[in-house]
Parts: sequence; C-alpha cells; structure tokens
Amino acid sequence: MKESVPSPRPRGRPRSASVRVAVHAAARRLLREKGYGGVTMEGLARTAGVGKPTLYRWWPTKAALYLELYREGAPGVFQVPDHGRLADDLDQLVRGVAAALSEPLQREAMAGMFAEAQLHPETFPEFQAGLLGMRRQVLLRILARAQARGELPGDLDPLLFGDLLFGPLIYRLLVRHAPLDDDFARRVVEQVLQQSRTRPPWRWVRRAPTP
Amino acid sequence: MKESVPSPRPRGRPRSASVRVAVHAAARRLLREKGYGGVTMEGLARTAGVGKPTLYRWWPTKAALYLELYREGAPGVFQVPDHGRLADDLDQLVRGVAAALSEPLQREAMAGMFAEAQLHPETFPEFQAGLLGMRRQVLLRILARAQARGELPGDLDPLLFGDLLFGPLIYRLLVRHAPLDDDFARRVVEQVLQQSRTRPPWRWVRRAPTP
Amino acid sequence: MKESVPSPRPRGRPRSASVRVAVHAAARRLLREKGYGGVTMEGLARTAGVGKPTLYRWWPTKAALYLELYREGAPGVFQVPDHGRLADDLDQLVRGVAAALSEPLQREAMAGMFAEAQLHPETFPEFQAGLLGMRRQVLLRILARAQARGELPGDLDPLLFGDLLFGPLIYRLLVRHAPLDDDFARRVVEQVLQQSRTRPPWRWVRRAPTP
Amino acid sequence: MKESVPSPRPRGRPRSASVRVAVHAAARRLLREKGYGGVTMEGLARTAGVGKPTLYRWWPTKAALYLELYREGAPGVFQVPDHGRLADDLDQLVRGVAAALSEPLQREAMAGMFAEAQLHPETFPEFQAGLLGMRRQVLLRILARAQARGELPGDLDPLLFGDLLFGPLIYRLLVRHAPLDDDFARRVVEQVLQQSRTRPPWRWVRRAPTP
DNA sequence: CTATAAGCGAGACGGTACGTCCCGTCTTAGA
DNA sequence: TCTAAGACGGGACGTACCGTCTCGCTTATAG
Repeated sequence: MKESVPSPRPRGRPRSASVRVAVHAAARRLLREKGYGGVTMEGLARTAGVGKPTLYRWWPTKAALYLELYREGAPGVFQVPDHGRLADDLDQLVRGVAAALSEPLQREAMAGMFAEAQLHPETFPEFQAGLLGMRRQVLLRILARAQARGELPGDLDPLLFGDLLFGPLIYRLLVRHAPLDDDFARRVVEQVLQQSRTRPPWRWVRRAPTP
Repeated sequence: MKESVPSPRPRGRPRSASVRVAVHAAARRLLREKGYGGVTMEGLARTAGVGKPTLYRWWPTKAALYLELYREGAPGVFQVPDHGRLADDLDQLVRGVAAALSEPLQREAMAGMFAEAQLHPETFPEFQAGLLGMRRQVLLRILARAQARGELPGDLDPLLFGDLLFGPLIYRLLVRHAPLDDDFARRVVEQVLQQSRTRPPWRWVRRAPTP
Repeated sequence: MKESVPSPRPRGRPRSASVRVAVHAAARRLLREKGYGGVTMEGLARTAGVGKPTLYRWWPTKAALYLELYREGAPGVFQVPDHGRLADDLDQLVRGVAAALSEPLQREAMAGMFAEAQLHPETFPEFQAGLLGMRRQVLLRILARAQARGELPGDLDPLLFGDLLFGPLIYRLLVRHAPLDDDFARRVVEQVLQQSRTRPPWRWVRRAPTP
Repeated sequence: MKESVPSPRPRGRPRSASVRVAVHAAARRLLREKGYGGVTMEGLARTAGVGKPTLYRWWPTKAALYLELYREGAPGVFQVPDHGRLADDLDQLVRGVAAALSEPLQREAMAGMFAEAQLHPETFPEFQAGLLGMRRQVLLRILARAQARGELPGDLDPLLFGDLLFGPLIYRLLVRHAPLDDDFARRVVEQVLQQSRTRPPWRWVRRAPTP
C-alpha cells in the first residue's frame, strides 16, 4: 500500500531515539525483576530516566509498550509460511509461537497482556487487533491454501480450528503446570491434523440448529 | 478431619452471617456494573456497608472472594460424573464448565481470576489449587476409570489430554471472538475423543528426549 | 450559639493529633526555607512524613493551612479591645497587627495568602472571610462604640476608614521598601485619628451621585 | 549611558513585529478569560500562535509581559504633573492611578503582578523597579517641588506619605470590598492633604528612638 | 548573488507538582 | 471478640506546565 502524498513532513524537534532504547531496556529489566504486574508507568519512567509525559506520549498504556516489545522480539511469528503442505505450515506457525513463548520474558509479557486485556477493557481492542488478529490472519491464509490444495474440506470452521490449535498453548501459558516447549507444540499440531484426516464421522461445520 | 474436642467454644461476638450475604451481593452487583477490573476492596466495603478490616479478615483478596462466589455458583462442576462411558463423563464435565461460563457474571469472574493470577503471583496458588486443581482431579478420576475399562490406553498423558480439552474453552473465554456455548463444548469433546480412537500413529505419551 | 444536639458522636478512628503537629512544623520549616511560593503540597507531605491524601483531607489548600497557622500565631488580633477611648482601641488593634507581621514567618505567610487569593480565585472567599472579614468585624465594633461615645461623627464611612488604616500596613507588607514596625503602625493610627478630629471641611460619607 | 558607536548594525533576521502584536493580543484575551493566575506561558504561546522559545526570548516571565502591557496601557501615570499646587499634582497622580485600575484588565494585571512578586521572588525586583519605583520617583518630584514652594514642611517623611497615599488604593485593589473609583481616590488625597495642613501636633518625621 | 546569521513555528524532552484513587493497616466505640 | 467507621502512610495514576533543546524554514544584511 503505497502512500501517494509525499509524507506530511514532520515538524518540530524529531523524536529522540534514545528514549525508545532506554524505555525498552527499562521495560525488559523491570519485567524480569518484578513481573508484568509489578511494572508501573511511574517505575518505567524512573528506571529509564525519562519524564512521565514522554512515556505517555508514545505508549499510552503499559500494554502498548509490551505489545511493541513482543512483536519486535518475535517478528517471524507474523509471517505466513508456505511449504506447500499444511502440516509443515502449521508446524512452523505453532512451533514458532511456542519458541517465542519459551523465552521467559516474552512469556511473562504475553501472559501479562492477556491478563491486562481482561482487567482493563480499554486495552482489549489493541491487544486483539495487534496480536491475536494478526495471528488469525496468518492461520486463515494457511488454511485457505490447504483447502485450495484439497488438504482440508471446504466447510471447515476456521474459528474452531484456531481454538483447538492455540487454545492448549495459551492454557499452558497461563496455567503453567507443564512446559510450553517445542515438543508440546508439535504434539498439539499432530493432534489437530490427525483429526482432520479421519474426517467422518466428524462434523467440522457448525451444526444447524436442530428444531 | 473431625474435631474430637467438644469444640473450643469461641468467645466474643460470633461472626455475623449478614456480612457474608451483603458482601456477596455487593460483589455480584459491582462485577456486573464495573467488570472484574473495576471492582476494588474499597468499593466492595462501601457497597456492602461493611468495614474494610472485616472484609480483609474473611477474604484477604478480591480473588478469594470471587473464587468462593464462583464455586458456589457452579457446584456441579466439581463432582465426578460416572456414566460408565468416557464420552458421557467428559461430555458432562466439559459441557458443565461451558454452561457455568455461559452465565455472564461467572464468565467475567473466571476471566478476572485468570487475569489476576497472572498479575499478582501471590494469588496464583489459591487460584490454581482451588479451581484448576479441583477440575484436574475430576478429570484424572474420569480418565483413570476409562483406562480401567479399557477405553483409553494406559500410557496416555493426562496433562496433554486436559490441555486439549480445556485449552480451547479458556481461549474462547479470554479472547471472546466466538460464543462459548454448549455446541462448542460438545464439538471440542468430540474432537479430542475422536483423536483417542484413531490412535496409531499418534503418540500420547511424552516422548523420551532423543539423544 | 449553643449546639443543642448532643453532638454527632464521631465514629471511626479519631483524627491523629500528631499529623497536625507534624504538618504545622513542616509548614513553618518550609516557609522559612523556601518562602510561601516555594512550598508545595507534595513537599509538605514529604517533609511532615504524612500521606498526601491525609494532607488534603484536612487542608484542601496551601492557603487553608497557612491561614490556620496565622490565626494560631496571632490570636489576640481578633479580639475586640475596649479601653473606652478610640485612640487606645485603634492603637491596640493596628499595633497588634503590625506586631504579628513583624515576625518574619507570619509576614511571609500573610503576604503569600494575599498573593494566592489573587491568583487562585477559589481561595479568595476563605481568605476574605477567615482573615479580612474578622478584622473588619473588630474594627466595626470599635468604631460603633466610639460613635456611641461621640468620638466619631455618625455619618462616618467605616469602609474608607478601614482602608486608610490597614491599607498602608498591607502596602508595606507587600512592597517591603521600609520596615513594618510598631512605630510605623503608631504613626498611621495617629494620622487617621488626626483626620477625624479636624472634621470640616472633610466629607466622611460617600457622596451622593451628582445628577 | 549613551552608545557612542553608531550602532552595531544587527545581523540576521530582524525581530518580527507581528509576534509582539499577537502575544499582546493573546495576553489580553487570556487575562480576560482566565484571570492572571490562569494564564500560562504555554497557553500564551498556543493562543498567539508563537513558539515557546520566541516567547521566552522576549518576555522571560509572565510578569514581564504584563508589566509591559500595563505600562503601555497607562502611560500618563508615569509623567510628572506640575500644576504649581500640591493638591492638584497629587490629584492628578492618584486619580490617574485609580483611573488606570478602573479598567478591569489593568486591575487584574496589576493585582496579578503584585501577587506574583510575592510568590516568585525572582520577579520582585523588576516589578519593584519597573512599576513601584517609577511611581515613587514621580511622587518624590511632586513632594520636592511642594517643599520648595513651602507647601510642605522640610522634614516630611516621603516614604510614609507615599504609603498613606497609595496603600489604601492597593488595599482596595487586592481586597475588592468596595469600588476603586475616582471618588475614592479623591477622598484619599483629600484626607492625606488635610493631615499635612493641620500639622501640630503631628509628627511627620520618624521619631528619634527615645532613650 | 550568495553566504551567514538570527528569528521563528513546532514540538520533543526531563522534570515537578498537581489532586485523586486505592491499597492494606491501624485505632477507635459500640454491639 | 467481632463489627462499622474511618484515619493513616504509602504509592501509582494520568495531566498540566515549566523552561530548555533541537529541528527546518524564513528573512534579512554582508560580503
């Protein structure tokens, strides 16, 4: 999507790069030391040596900051794989997510953002759009290609498929009773795929309301 | 654990029953009006017409209060069904959870507790023990009976099984992109059971680390 | 004015006396160190070792705090003297004000309150009522008695009289070009009284609007 | 101190006249809308459409700006009248001040400057020198001429005389309990003059400390 | 006719204080 | 001894201005 207007020519003093760096560093450090819930905008500003208004100018919310941090740390997750085979595509996607979440800081950030989206509804939309939505887009592309290749039935419910795929990961992320590692991710993918192969008598489509 | 001494005969003014009622009512009302994140201990005390120390004495945490409320509202979920058939037992368990979560207040409470457990690590253990742990106990009993009946292989990984079963529900609870209704619960159960029937080449057990 | 209801019987934890003491001490110290304009609610709370909400609970405004302090430090000023002679009464009143204002802290507080009442109109009414108004009441009583004794004409304009009496003091207070001492106060009183003795052709009353 | 070099011939872009105009207009408008205390440098810059550094370059202080505005709006007050008679000279001076202060904007500006000089000691000197000092100079010239003509005793204390003259005006300005109008000014002048005519037993000079 | 320099708008920046909200603890008096 | 009330120290919230800075553009004189 090309911007046809030559760009609005920014006026005034340009944004300082060092602020970004310092705040990111502080965010990482505080996340490590106090956990997501223990991080405050006040503390971020203090640790980063930055004025509070400056902080609020660029990241109106703690969630916005950690969202940026997460996406920066796991860029590959949002690219659409295309190996020509559904199993390989899903494998890359889901194991990629698991790999990102195996980094303790990313884990904490992701869990924190999930939590914050529940407690502060105003942060929900951005979280939804900026993280979950992108992931869903990727999944939809993969599924559409697989359907075009005949690997999946045309009446598959992608929403359900996505929940079966990501639900277990998020559950482990939040419940922490067992490691969220590559092996786990692989087995979840296998399980869901297994399902799609043995189709009958399975019903992928939403059932019509029985009268 | 039975108390053999005739009872220590508590001295002083006995605990007021009306406090419990008033606080529960206030908790429900505030949850409806402001959402879990908007409820404060301060507000609860004010709304219930109860002193703050009294509140803290019985419910040291917002989470403790809503945990009590949740369990009171969905008692059936923690009973172990026994229909003599795995499919029926799981159906009852999972659809029971979905039914409880279809009540908006229970939904909000559960999502809020999940969130709080992430942000305030000190509340995590109680949440884990009092809610997730009990559910897991129920599931384990069901699975053990099914294995005894030969409905499930003996080397099944119950942790993975639980994640596949409850993960999608919790995911929908938190992400809210589609209804968490009875139909959804039924399809998740069917999916996971389907999987266990078409066992090979599936590996249910945790793989040994390949050297 | 007696309160007939037996008093509302205060409930809850009673107000801490130590807070009052600590805040007063901090107020005096900061006034000395930084001047009225340099005192902040933040700094007061910090210096007194008191929470900000506590501070705001009792003194919604810096001005309210220093008003209390001033009145406590100069109680005699608000009592009505009665020597049976106008000159003596005025002498006591005006020289009392000057004496209070000769204490550097009281000076600074009074000047600051005058200033704040100009810049923050919401503090003006309390300043007016709590300080200037009381002084005016005292003056009016003195003048009324003097008129009853025949020392002053009945058509005297007490507002003008008051301005002539206190204006020079306040002017010196704010302009600081010369000491606001007892001698100055005495001479101002003499001057104004001198005037009232040599009445014609002076007009004390407000002139009727000439048509 | 005359500059003997013909003038250093300033280089670079000359000072924009429109800035001065715009800022003055903004100052007047904001003073009317929010009062002196509600005017901020930030708001001035925004309203005038002027950069903050530009504002600070020419008026380092809010007080400096309004001082300029006041002097521009009441030029006559700083000229020395010479009617050959003390009463007429004082009349012109004091009634001129009152006339200037009867304009609501000038009133507000003057009261604000008085206040600011108290709260921000760094602005006091300029206020003192640029406003009060000039007025005192004028008064001193008037008094000196009157003494030369024999209208006043040679040992008169001009400081006291000035306080008696201007004090009541400033008091009314700040306390606002009654109109600061021409009639009031005239009566104050009359009162002070009356005093000087009936000299004995009055003592104008500062009394020697009685041993 | 170009180079230089200051004026200028915009606005980012570190900072301080604002006044409010809630936390969890405490101290009362009354039940 | 429990209760309602509420004061308390503390700390974070998000906002408003402060006064300084860094930009790129404009407008003039000087060379």
